Amino acid sequence: MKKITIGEAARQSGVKVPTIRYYESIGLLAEPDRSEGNQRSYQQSHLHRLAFIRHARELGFEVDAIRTLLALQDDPNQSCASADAIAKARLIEVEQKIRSLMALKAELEMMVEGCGHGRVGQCRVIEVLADHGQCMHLHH
Amino acid sequence: MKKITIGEAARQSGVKVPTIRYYESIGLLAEPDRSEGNQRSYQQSHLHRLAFIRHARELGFEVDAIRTLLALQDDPNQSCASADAIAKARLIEVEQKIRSLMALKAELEMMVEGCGHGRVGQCRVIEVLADHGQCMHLHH
DNA sequence: CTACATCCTCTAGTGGCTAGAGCTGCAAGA
DNA sequence: TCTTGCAGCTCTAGCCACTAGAGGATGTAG
Repeated sequence: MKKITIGEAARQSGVKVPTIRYYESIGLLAEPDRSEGNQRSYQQSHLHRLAFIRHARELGFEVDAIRTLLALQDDPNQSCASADAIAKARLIEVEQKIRSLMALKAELEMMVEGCGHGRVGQCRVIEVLADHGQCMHLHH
Repeated sequence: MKKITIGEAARQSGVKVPTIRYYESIGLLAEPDRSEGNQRSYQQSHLHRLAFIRHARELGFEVDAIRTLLALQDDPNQSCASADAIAKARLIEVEQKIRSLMALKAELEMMVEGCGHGRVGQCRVIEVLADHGQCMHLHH
């Protein structure tokens, strides 16, 4: 079992070196053993953890949610109701965000299409920004 | 012309009092006159500015972009090419974000649907998080 | 043995606010 | 006129999830 340096862990997990140290500092990743020269030496389990964390972050889960999810993973006999609730909450967030971005997209498209590429005085982009009444009130 | 306090400006613009002061501190909103007692006293032009800024922030423009847009607004004879470019860049960002969130949504839905509401050991939510290979590779 | 990549800790910065402490100003009611 | 109490003021620090950089130690290949 050869030792895994932090750089190697970063390469294998896709999480950057300073980010790994950051995760350790906030208690998301367990402290690894150290070499004689005080360098971190990871084990396979750390790599699994890092993969889990990375995937969860990519899905937009907050660090606190990930902490809970990790705790759940460590105890397979627990009910998965909490995990389910966290994922559902995140799903609702994502759905809301999508709706809101679609509205933004529509508004931005109108601005861009309306731009006659002339002077700012007639520019629809500036105009719409200046006067909210001209936009569609879809969300804000 | 009665004086507009910062609180009144906040009420009329929908931008919170500390946020207005913050915008002043970063040079996004011009410093208003002060009363004898050193209190900010705004004019109509400040309210227009605030409305513009607020709308632009709601559309997700960054403060630096807004700075540029405001400068353009102040000079109606300039070409609106920059405004157009900023809006287009933002539109592309929004479109990418939407695509990415749709992929997340799909993945989250699979996780949530697969959850049998039993023990964590069989929970699809935890399982998928732990093993990225199980998800759809749509984006990350 | 030397060069050089990688590692270490520590502090500070990012963006766009938000919260709080501890003060002063001001208008309305008693 | 006095008091009450909200509103304003400045300044510092905190939020999230990192990221950047200084300044030094370690580890490895030639």
